[in-house]
Amino acid sequence: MDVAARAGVSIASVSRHLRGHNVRRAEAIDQAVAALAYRPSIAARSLQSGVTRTIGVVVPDIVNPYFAAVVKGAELVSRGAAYTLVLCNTDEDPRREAKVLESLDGRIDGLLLGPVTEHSETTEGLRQMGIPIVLIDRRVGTPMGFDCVLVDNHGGARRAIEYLVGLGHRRIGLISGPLESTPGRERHEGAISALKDAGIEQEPDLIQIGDFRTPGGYQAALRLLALSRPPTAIFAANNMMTVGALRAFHDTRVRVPGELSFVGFDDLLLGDLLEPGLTCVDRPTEEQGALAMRLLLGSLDGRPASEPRQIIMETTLKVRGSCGPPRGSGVVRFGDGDAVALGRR
Amino acid sequence: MDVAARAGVSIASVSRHLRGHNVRRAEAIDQAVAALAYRPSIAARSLQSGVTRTIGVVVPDIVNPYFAAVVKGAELVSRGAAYTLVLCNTDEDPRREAKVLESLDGRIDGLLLGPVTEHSETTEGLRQMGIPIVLIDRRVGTPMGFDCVLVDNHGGARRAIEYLVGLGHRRIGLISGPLESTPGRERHEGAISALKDAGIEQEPDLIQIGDFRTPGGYQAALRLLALSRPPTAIFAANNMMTVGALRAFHDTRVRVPGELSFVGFDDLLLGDLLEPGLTCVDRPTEEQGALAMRLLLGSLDGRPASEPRQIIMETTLKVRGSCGPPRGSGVVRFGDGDAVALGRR
DNA sequence: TTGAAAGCGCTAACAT
DNA sequence: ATGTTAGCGCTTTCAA
Repeated sequence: MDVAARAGVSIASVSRHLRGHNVRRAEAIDQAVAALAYRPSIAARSLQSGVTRTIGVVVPDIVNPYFAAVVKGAELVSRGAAYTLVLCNTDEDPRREAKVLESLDGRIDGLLLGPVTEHSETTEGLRQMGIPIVLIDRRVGTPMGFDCVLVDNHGGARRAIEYLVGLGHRRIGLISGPLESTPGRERHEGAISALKDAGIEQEPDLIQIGDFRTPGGYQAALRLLALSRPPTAIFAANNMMTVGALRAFHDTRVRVPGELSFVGFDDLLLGDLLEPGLTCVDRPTEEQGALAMRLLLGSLDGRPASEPRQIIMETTLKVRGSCGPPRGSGVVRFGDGDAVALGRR
Repeated sequence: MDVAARAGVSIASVSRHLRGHNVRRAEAIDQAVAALAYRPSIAARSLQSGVTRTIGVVVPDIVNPYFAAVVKGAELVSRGAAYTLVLCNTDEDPRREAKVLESLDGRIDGLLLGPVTEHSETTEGLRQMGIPIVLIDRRVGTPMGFDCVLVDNHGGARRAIEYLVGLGHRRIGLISGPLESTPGRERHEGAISALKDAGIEQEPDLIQIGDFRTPGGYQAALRLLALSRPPTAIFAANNMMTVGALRAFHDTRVRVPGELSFVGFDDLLLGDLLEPGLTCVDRPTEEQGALAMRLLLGSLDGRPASEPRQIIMETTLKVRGSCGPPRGSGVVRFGDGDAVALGRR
């Protein structure tokens, strides 16, 4: 270590000074450090200490504004703590996820993960990493296996369906996400159970399983619209599929909410500026990421929690203009929000 | 190294086998590796080799869909190469940027950077990192200092203004970005020069400098609309400020394009679904990230290029419905796109 | 091909 | 408070 020589001390003293211990020739060391633009080697430090002061953040889709917001929230919280964040994208692909996690193994001290599926294959791998892990948005493995921050998917989807039913809809098309994923499954189940409670027997044709991506949502919406008896309302289980569905409505010139009502899960950046405004199930985003990071930092710097914590955040139904009574229901809309029943003819 | 003992060979042989050299007891080693779930230590390897096989990706705003797309493009390209990506966010804040770069120093072999400002203070710091660097979207330091991937900001802004002028606008409000940033400055200059070429002397009131963020765009639009003689058209220099401006139009109930025409720089996820559709200067996004990453990987794995390369990608004006002739210009719109001159009264 | 051994840069225990 | 030294886990000479 050249710095030591230049400051006229041993390398141990330099190390000590840099770590904050009291040292006699502190100034000389500082000078030498400055003169030589010395930077401690992360690798050597990490090899010696066994820690990396790095946190992995792995999400299924970085272009999805929801995950972008989650990442931002997490990042904001991590600012204070002296950790570097490593962000990775799995593209909603389980194999990608496996690869990414493998490449991260050994590089990170903690992991914030939005798992692609609930399949438990990964679970063992996750445990083997031997580091604190907080799951975001999606569970994995057995219930309560890891800390996780979720939202009330079931309740959110239920509320959306109940709202549509309340408006008079009976034929409600579902654009669900992959049933192997937590939000896909829970939102689907929430919707189905709300339908059942309303005494509606859901036709299989009205159920479309998408992939949480925009093209999938587009195709699913098209299939729904092409039915011999198309739905009077559609619920899409996430934001990207909502974009696809809206685009399908646009391309097929379906009037919303005149001919078709629509509710999405997750708000969009311009959801309020669309005409009509997007009615959707809204949920905290940055807050979810922030909370997850706080949990992780807790297990990282303090002692790990005795048992996995599970946090479920609430959703709210944000009513804007994309829903109305079903066409031909004998209920007609006047103006922008008032619905007046005229009675059946 | 336990693996060596279990396979009955020396640690050197294990290392050799893992690195692909020919070894006699290869199978035994493989077995031992599998049995012990052995993973080479990144830190030790990095300490020994001096490389990290990690690439830093630093962007000013990860929630900005433009940068999200750039990151995605870069990530896609990096898949094949055995590099881990470290993504960091600087929040359009020069101090944050300095911190982030410092924390990355020593951890990465290459850097993809979207600089916050053009100030050259950072330039020296960047050089001192001693690693290949590719700049995205923004320059820094002296021209041609680093490899960079840009778009034709000047030309894009110019085309937007020319389009508005062609429609008959003379009072065009500008919502520009920070003039210290490359896109902020270049787009501003492009707009101003187009105005000048059209023989329009731009009033200072009609120039609002924003910060590339949504709230800034909102405020700027409000100020423009509050002018005693408000503009008949507005050009916003990026996507986030466009969102803010659109929201301002919505809140103040300004009819677009009836009372006000609007062009943005950068498309938005729902730009085509807005009513009217967003007319904007569009540019490649994922491609920019992909190209930048290819450049970086080139200097990383191959020999670095002899001199900095500068790639400037083209923009296109995407005409949708948010522009029309100025109100009171004696030009009236019929239907959805036809403009018919009636002559002045 | 193989094993022994040096050393990457740092920290921590030990001795002073 | 300070210097000496061992060793973190790996790769890579150097001999054999």
